[in-house]
Amino acid sequence: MNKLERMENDIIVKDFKHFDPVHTFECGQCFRWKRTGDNTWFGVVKDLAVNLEWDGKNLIFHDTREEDFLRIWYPYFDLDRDYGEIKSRLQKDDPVMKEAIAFGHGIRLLRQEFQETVISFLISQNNGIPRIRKIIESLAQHFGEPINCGIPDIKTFPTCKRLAGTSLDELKIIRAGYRDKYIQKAAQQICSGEVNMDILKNGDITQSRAEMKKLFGVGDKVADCVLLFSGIRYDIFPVDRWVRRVMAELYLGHEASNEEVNAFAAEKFGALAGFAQQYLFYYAREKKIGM
DNA sequence: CCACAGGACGGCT
DNA sequence: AGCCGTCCTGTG
Repeated sequence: MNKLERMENDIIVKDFKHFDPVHTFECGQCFRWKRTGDNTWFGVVKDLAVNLEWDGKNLIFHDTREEDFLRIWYPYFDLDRDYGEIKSRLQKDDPVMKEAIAFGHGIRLLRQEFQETVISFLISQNNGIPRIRKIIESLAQHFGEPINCGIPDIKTFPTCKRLAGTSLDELKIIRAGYRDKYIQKAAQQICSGEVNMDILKNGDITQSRAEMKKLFGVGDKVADCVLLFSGIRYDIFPVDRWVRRVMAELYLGHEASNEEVNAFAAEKFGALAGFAQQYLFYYAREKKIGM
């Protein structure tokens, strides 16, 4: 575990390795972090909002109580995982991965709230990141609960209970388009307990995916993103256009189906497939590989 | 006007 | 099992 230090109302993670907010917040896993300055970021997680400061070495959580740090931020930032170990295993005998890791060395997989991740990635389909962020912000503004953090109009991500009781007509306001019926129905399904969390965690990948795909609007891609980005399982390799491109160009040497890419990743990266996917995805997108 | 964006559904073969 | 038209909205 990293060294923690308290400074007045702040909590500082000292000499924090394997982290860079640019990498972690812009690798496509989350949508609610906003850069507020050269070294500062603002984010909302569960019922908390925080101003973060990153000086290149230390991560400062401003105005944060220790109990909130332990309850929310410690798990969220995946602080008890040894990324050094993961990186060295992934890049052993793999020059491609070595370069991708050097490029996105500050990526960590955030452990995000399950319901929020489902709704967020339903919204993500057929959409670019700026619009996803806009819709999610609107969703929070209209249906979330206010957070008492000194800044006006900061809202929680709405619960599925709230969304389940929202009419399609009301949902139109967020301009999610045809996805609003997915949001409503999936929220209702989650509330009625249709998804067995034990299968998501402990089934094999196929069972786990099938369980996710009970939710209306969830296909392979969204299923995999939710499983990985809410910290349910890490042996999962979400495949989208970018990942297909980077795998074709850097590993396979030919265009491949999603199934082929998944099979290759499972064989090559195994239990660490999710981490591999994030390094490769970020590398591919920032370097515009295959474009 | 059209193509397409970090997909999925539903109906068809 | 695989293919394909369709779906909202915004941007180029």
